[in-house]
Amino acid sequence: MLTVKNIQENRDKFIELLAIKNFNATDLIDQVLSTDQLRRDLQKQLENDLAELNGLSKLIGQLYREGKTTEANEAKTRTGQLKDSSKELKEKHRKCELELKELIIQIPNIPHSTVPTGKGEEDNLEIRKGGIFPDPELTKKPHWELASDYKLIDFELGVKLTGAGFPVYINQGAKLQRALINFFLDEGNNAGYTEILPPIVVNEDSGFGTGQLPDKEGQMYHIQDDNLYLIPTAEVPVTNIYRDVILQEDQFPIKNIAYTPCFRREAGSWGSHVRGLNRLHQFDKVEIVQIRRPEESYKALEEMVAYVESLIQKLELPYRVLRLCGGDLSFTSALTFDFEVWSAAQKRWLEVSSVSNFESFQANRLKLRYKEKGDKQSHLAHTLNGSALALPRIVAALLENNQTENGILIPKILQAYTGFEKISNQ
RNA sequence: GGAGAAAUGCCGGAGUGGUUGAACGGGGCGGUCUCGAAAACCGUUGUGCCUUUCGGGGCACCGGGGGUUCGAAUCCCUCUUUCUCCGCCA
Repeated sequence: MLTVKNIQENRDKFIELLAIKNFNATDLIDQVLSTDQLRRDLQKQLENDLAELNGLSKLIGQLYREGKTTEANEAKTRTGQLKDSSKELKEKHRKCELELKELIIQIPNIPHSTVPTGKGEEDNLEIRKGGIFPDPELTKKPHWELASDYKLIDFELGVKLTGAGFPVYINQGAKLQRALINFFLDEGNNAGYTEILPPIVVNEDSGFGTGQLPDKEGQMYHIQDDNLYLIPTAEVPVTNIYRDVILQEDQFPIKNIAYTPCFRREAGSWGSHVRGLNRLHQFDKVEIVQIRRPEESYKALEEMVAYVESLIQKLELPYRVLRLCGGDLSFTSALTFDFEVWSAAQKRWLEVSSVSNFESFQANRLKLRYKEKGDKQSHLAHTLNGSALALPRIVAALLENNQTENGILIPKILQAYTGFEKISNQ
């Protein structure tokens, strides 16, 4: 969601940039501008009425005190008229504001000028590749077979307890989850992120603030009785900490890290690509969130990309970094880098992290602002976030890429966390 | 879950129908004094929107929403949250 002022000042530029997202914004933007003009006209009329009404009310009070009842009552006939007209104007104004808001929230975030054009994921730009790719002859079993061979994950048991997409992790499989979570959190702490353990159920305002609502309504689990949502990512509660907040300059930079389970309905997904750990309804993820001054946000994005890359390198996984094209960029993002790890047995890339700068898009919905010292006016801050990292596909790649004849090797850095160097059937 | 009390500015806390956007105290900021600091004293200190001849002018906001009234922080309804007591409980 953008501010009208921004849209007004940058109409042509925004239309041009939104075309990168394959979004034709001309009509919508012109509607926004005309609706805003109407809104301002209505507000002018309304405030004139209210100003007169306020003045008369003061006068009436004075007249009563002076005992001039007749004059007071005369004035009341005028206030009666004003009340009627202002009531009508207020209603029109309210409707107009609502309409304006509904128009504005249909406009996706303006993409950054470096976003490549493209239709879908096939047009994403690979900017880097790293790590050592395993010998395909030695890494043939997909992770769901390994998970079953070594009794790490029971997918059928999850179906019994809940349904498809809710796996049960067992023994070394469970320990591996816990090890990864702790590893990711420790790394984040070392990199200056403050650890947060937020609620995993949020209200409607929070869903709106980060842009999941109303756009992705159907992707979240909704608890009808209490009108609450299961979070699809820690981004939602952690970013909403700063909803309706005016930050002081000495609070920057804000860097938070949080582990949470994540819940996604993934309505409409099916097929072999979602097998095993590839796509789940419940999964674990560690998320990093930053809140920055606008002039620093792209530097922060770079820093976050480097940080996520370092995690994957420490896990010794082959990976690549993509700059998402306009067609694959989310509604809310201005610039996103995706990280994918190579899944040896499936012979495909698996997305394990998405690092984005939302610029002021979320901040505008959240009313997240900051004030410089001696500054009279507040400004919208920039929000960024990234997975660091999502567990299931990391586990899939670890299992597949590190399989040997007599067990699955645990990367060195993780051994201190797991307490074992190898997964095997003792 | 039951009974009662409360929600005011950065914080504490007044204010029960008419110059109250809000007393008073604290904190912050600026200044005087000082070599410097403290103390003291003086000044200043919310957000959003509309408008402007850029000096200003106007509107809204005292937990949220609605109502009564010429006029509401103040009265009424409703929701939410917090506190106290009782019950239950990881």
